[in-house]
Amino acid sequence: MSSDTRFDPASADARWQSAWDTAQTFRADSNSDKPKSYVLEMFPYPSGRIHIGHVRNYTMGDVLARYKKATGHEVLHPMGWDAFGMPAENAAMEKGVHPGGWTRDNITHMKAQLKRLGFALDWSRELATCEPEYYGHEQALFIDMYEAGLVYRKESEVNWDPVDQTVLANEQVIDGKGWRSGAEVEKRKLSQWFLKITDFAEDLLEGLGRLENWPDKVRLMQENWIGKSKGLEFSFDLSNGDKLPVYTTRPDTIFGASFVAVAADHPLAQGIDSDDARDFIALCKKGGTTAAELETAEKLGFDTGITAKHPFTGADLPVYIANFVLMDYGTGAIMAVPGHDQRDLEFALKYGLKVPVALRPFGAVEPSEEELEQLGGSQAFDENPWLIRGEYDEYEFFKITKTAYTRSPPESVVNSGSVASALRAKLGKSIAEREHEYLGFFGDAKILTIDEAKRAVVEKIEKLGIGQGKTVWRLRDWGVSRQRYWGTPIPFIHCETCGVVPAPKDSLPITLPEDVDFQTPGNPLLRHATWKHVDCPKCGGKAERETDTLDTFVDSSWYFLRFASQPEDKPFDAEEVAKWMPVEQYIGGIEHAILHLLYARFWTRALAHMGQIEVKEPFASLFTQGMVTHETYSRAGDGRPVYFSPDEVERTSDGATLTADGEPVEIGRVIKMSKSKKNVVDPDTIIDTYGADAVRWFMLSDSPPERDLPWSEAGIEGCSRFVHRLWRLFAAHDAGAEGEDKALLRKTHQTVAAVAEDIESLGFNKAVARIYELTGTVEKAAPSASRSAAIRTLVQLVAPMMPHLAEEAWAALGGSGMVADAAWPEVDPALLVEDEVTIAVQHKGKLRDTLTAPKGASKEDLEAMAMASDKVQRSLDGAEVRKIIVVPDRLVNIVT
RNA sequence: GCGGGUGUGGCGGAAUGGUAGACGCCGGGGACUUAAAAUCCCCUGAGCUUUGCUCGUGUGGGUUCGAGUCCCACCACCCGCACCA
Repeated sequence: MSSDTRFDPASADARWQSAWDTAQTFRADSNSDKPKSYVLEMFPYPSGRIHIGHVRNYTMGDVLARYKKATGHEVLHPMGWDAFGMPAENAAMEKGVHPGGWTRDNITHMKAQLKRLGFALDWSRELATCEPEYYGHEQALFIDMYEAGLVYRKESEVNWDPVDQTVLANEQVIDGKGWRSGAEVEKRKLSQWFLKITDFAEDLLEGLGRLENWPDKVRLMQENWIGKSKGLEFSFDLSNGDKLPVYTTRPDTIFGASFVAVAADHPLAQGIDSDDARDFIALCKKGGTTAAELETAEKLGFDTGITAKHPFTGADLPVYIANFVLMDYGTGAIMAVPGHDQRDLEFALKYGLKVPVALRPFGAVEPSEEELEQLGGSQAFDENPWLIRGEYDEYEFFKITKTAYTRSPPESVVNSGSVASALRAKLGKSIAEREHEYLGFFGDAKILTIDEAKRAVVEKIEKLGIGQGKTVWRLRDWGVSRQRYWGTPIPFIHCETCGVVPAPKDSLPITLPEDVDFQTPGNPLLRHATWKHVDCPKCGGKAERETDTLDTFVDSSWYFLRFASQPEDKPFDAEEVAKWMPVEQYIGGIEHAILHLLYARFWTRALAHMGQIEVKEPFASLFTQGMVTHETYSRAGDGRPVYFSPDEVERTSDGATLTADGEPVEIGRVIKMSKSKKNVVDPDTIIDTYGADAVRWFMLSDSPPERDLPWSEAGIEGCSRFVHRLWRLFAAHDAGAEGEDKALLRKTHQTVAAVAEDIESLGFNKAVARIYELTGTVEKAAPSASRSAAIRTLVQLVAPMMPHLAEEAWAALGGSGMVADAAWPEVDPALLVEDEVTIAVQHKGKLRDTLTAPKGASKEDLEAMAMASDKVQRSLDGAEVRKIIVVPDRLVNIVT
């Protein structure tokens, strides 16, 4: 190997990529008797170009896949395309192209981009969800689920854009207007398809507890999304003779109910025959749904004049229509307890309703005049003001009154912050477990915990026969209908005589018609001349196809099964699936923490429920990687700043200038790459400049993989330098060198063990640091057999990260076959331990000296060595030694 | 509002309760060169009265021989959810 040849990424990358292709190096063999490892990254949407986030995601998976292969696993590492979806239709409308052509062109381009990065993918299993070979099987699965009772149709409200003649997702409605047309969005009721994910709510929730290798954050997000809450449903007797069921999670506060409120959509509200009521309901519907609007939305109500009888006190409570009550949670009606619920309180204050207090923490006392004064006086609490003193501090006072009196609360209240945790610490009890004094409900002030009181109230209601304890879920069934062309056609037929009939399985796939145009608004399937007209499979009469297509989240809910096996005649082969599933390591962005991951978990469970597969959880381990970020460059413009892309800008040590005019630009915060801020870098350009290995190395360096990675020109330059530095080191390999360098041998073995550990725990940044360290050590070492061995080992260590460089070096160094097929270097456990250790010597807890001692030296020896140190003696300065702590092989601490 | 996370040099970040700042980037100095690029070597937390000493991991306490790490309180920032009764 000649040391004057520079490593040339452009030629090496292409050469080895084609060598892997030819040798089918990364083809997964399900019949192999090696242990199986399924490594999967979330497949991309073929938007047109790979972005740097994909590069980071797939590089991580690739390192793991290559490492697994080296450690004796049969690895399945596939890639595909989540190819249905809106952008293709948008492109069709804007550019007059066909969504299919657009998508397939994008796939071709992006596949070439991925290939340039040298990913160890089994391309023989490539799939695209927009092809009938994929979505036809999805249609079959959908029919199976229909037959298993997991699919149903229901009238449901959608956002309808009257100009584009289409249904909009919530995110596409901006300020009540369609994002594309700008037309006022209407609410329409359409009959839509739903999947019964709620049947699995309990199981999906419970399963989270066993997903130990999922980030806690994701598990929590799913838990909140599923939103299990236990409470009470009971009915009020109304003054008009009807009964009104309400739901509450705080039955213990029932004694504090002072009014009843129903949603604007509630039948009771709809049934009121008055113009004022209708006006009010219309007003409620107009309100925006964005977070900011809700934040500031005023509580509004309409008094129906109806009253509800309190089941215990017999009091007549006014019934309001209220804008803050949701129809689709619980029963759409609530008992309002302003003394213990902030929203109810705001409402009560606005409409002058009573604020009875049902409970107070045991030990509470009424505030003095002076204290009330201090808090800005009391109106709402005239009836039942109180304050907690002593060990409870101001906690409950703060809690109950924070809305009414935030103008000048005492400092202790302002600074109390996490009062709940403070209390827990003080009392050793959670809020629910604390004792409360129930005011009146149980006759004389009775002291119970919240849980006890809840149980007592539920029991009483059940005894009265007007309600029962009930669990309510936030999770809704999954609406999968999309009134769009570019998706999987829902395989059903509407027949006037037979109703809704599934398409016969042998008629699948029901393919999308190609001859469609997007110049007319609306779903092309609806107005297609022939496609939708079919004979009813049951009676043979005239019938029409369903023109809705499936939500694209359906496509991504089972693609991992199709990767594991790809029979032509069925969605998957259960035996093959059993060999590979579950996915050992799934890697993707946090943005899929809820929907995609929950739907995939549901779909897998549903298939298991139907007996089609064994596995219930699709992803054994989940890793959510951070984003790639970049600083922004801008200048003040008219109103809005003008942004410049990194390649328009010259970065200097103390600032940045625009290349075009040499004038400075402002360097902004390091944020997620986005087109609008122009802080993007194009993978193709950087691969052209630096080669795939440098780009891959950058993706793994520095930032821990779960955190954001700031892209920088200097950073990629550094990576590129290292690629060439390694090459020079590899070129300096001397096969004939002799002699042993024990220290270097040790370092080599230690590094192999550490890098393995780091890769297995996905701590790539640490593995990278280890490799730098070993590289530095080897460079400095004198020629020896050990050094040559270290160089060969280094080639293997970097092989998962810089596969092209590694292959090139492996070949040059005379390695047999390809390094991609080589086994991970063996570690000699005896070489992992040092025979000499550095001992820290502390006095008064501070480091005074370090000394070198043989490993395993006795406490007495270490103590003696420490005391013999000049530096230690100087620090001691004759003080009396009271105690000496010796931690073997680590440190000596002298206490005076 | 509820839930979660994170705070360590100029920057990205290391550190089973045991030598804080590994490794990389930036920066400084030097070597090689006619020169540049490339490469190599050295320095690089702050301060000081510089063989060395003091301070230093968001702030204030605590436990410990010893705390970035454990406990308590606080502050700041980031993320998710959100009129879910």
